[in-house]
Amino acid sequence: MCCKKDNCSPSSCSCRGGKIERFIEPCLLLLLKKNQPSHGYELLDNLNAFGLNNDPGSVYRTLRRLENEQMVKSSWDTEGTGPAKRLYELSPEGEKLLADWITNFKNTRKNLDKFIKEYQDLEG
Amino acid sequence: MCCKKDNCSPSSCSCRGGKIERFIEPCLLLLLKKNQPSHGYELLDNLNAFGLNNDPGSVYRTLRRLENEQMVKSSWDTEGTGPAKRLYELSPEGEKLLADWITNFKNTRKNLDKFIKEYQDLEG
DNA sequence: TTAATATATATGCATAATGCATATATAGGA
DNA sequence: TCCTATATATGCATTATGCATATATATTAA
Repeated sequence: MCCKKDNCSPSSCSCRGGKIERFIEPCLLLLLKKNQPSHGYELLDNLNAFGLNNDPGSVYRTLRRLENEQMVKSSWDTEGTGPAKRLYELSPEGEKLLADWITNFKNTRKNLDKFIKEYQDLEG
Repeated sequence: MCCKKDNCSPSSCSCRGGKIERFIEPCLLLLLKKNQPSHGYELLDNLNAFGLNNDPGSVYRTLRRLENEQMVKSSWDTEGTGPAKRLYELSPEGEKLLADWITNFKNTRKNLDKFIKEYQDLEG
């Protein structure tokens, strides 16, 4: 479900519905857990799989915030071709944070199931 | 999972994780579908079942916005005891909006399942 | 050689959502 | 008369989001 800019008002557009707050955070954490170390530009590509926009700004800002909160740590990779990459890896706190997200997601899924079921019971 | 104000920073607190954006909107729509007409104060009570905060401000503001968007319509009930109630009912557009939320929720649930599974596959 | 493109990181800005506090008014009960 | 419950509403600070833009490096095509 996608958003044509014209007929999409932020208040009623169904394309906005169902999104999970700050979803980019657990996605980045999981991607790092799967493949460490990694850098922003690479992570950006892999975020597509989670249905997130291709927004470099959000990725880099979130990674910097997570580092500020000691959930990840970074180092510069000046080797290889092209501009330098900032390599990220998970900290133990970051692992814990991801685990908390999973716990919350299981709960969210339960609530979604309940919500959908209540609706379907009405519709018959 | 809940929020003790002291140790809860908005950026890392796990109690914030897993919430669905603008979730109050479909909750109000579903509550109205189940019981029409209804008013803000009554809806406020019933929102507890969906795990939402007891925040009158959010409820009244959301209802006014939904009316502005023609998703619900209201009328004053000056009968009975106490202050007047603003009674809300769903419009056809509101019914449609709720149906769209449900569609999106089914998709969200699928994505959540996938995310959780990917995590668990890593953990073994 | 120069121009365009891909890679890589970063900031700025406007809008919207959220949580919390507060204001206002009506009616019933102690 | 004062407190409480009912009922609606606004104000404010912080945060999230999407989009645009800036900057720099290296490769490729003209």
